[in-house]
Amino acid sequence: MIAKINLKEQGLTETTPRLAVLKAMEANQAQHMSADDVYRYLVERDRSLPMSTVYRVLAQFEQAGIVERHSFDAERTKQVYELKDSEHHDHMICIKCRSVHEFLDPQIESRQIEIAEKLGFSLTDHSLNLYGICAGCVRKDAQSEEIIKQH
Amino acid sequence: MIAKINLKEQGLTETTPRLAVLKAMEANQAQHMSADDVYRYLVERDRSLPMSTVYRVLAQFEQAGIVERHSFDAERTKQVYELKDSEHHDHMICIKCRSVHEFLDPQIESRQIEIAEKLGFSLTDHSLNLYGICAGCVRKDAQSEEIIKQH
DNA sequence: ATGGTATTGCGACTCATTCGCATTCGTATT
DNA sequence: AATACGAATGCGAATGAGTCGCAATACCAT
Repeated sequence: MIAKINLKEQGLTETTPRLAVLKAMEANQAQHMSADDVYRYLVERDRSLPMSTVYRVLAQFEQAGIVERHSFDAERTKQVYELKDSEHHDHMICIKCRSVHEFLDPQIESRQIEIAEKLGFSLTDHSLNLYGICAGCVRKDAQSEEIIKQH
Repeated sequence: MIAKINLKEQGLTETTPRLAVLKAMEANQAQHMSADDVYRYLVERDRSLPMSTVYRVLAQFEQAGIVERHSFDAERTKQVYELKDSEHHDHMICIKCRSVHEFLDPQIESRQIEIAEKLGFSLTDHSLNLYGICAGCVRKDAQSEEIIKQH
């Protein structure tokens, strides 16, 4: 669970569009939302904002440290946003169903720091994405093969 | 060094555009090239190809496993290509000078596999990018701070 | 309530990348 | 060497995510 976010505390004045986007993000904490997802979510609820404002507000949120921006899709490059919860994590993306699982591995985290140090890099950020087929889809795949065999 | 690539062996007929792009990539092995880099490289050498063909050929190469596509730039989303050498590696990108350093860490690699297994994922791919300031730029930064202090 | 600044709405724009389609090229076959 | 046919290319137009300029509007301190 994420602590209730207060825009003013983050240095942002409370405006209708910002509150609307924040609400959209809070209502979809489980998902990583694209600007378009936010847009459509708001349209459906008669809180419609122009796309440009959605983008702008998301950028403001990112600056303010309220959301984090990622780009999972290996092919087409689309940005998605998620509310920044306290702890950092990496992502594992199912290339079949597009689901995203989060994980954190202390060992990998510390190795990254070691590697950066060894190369004289001053690390500011990193992104680790694992792509594959999730347990659910693997099962489905196995089933369909089963069915094919039976025929 | 990368073994000489033979298009036919990769299942691609040898056409002028494909050979030109391949040559461009081979001449710039040290760098990760965008489609535009390839385009400009060829224009400069009177082997000019339309952008659409550059893109198409790079996509064909990717399919054939000749090149690998990445997207480093955290902000603007631009794709770059590199000839696929035998061993996989990850990337460390300097956010100041945009230089890219490659590295491989067996420990991280194996942890990734373990994590995937634990979560029931069938891993097909991964991308790990570290962002930071490279040794050279750190030095430069330190110097300019030095100068500011002196004034 | 008012004023001045920060923010928004709108539409036009950018820029990487893709697509459709007529033309041309590569190659296997005569 | 000429032919034939599918594969690949050149061209320009289209796409689509994301950005920008600017006039209109909304915040908020007074």
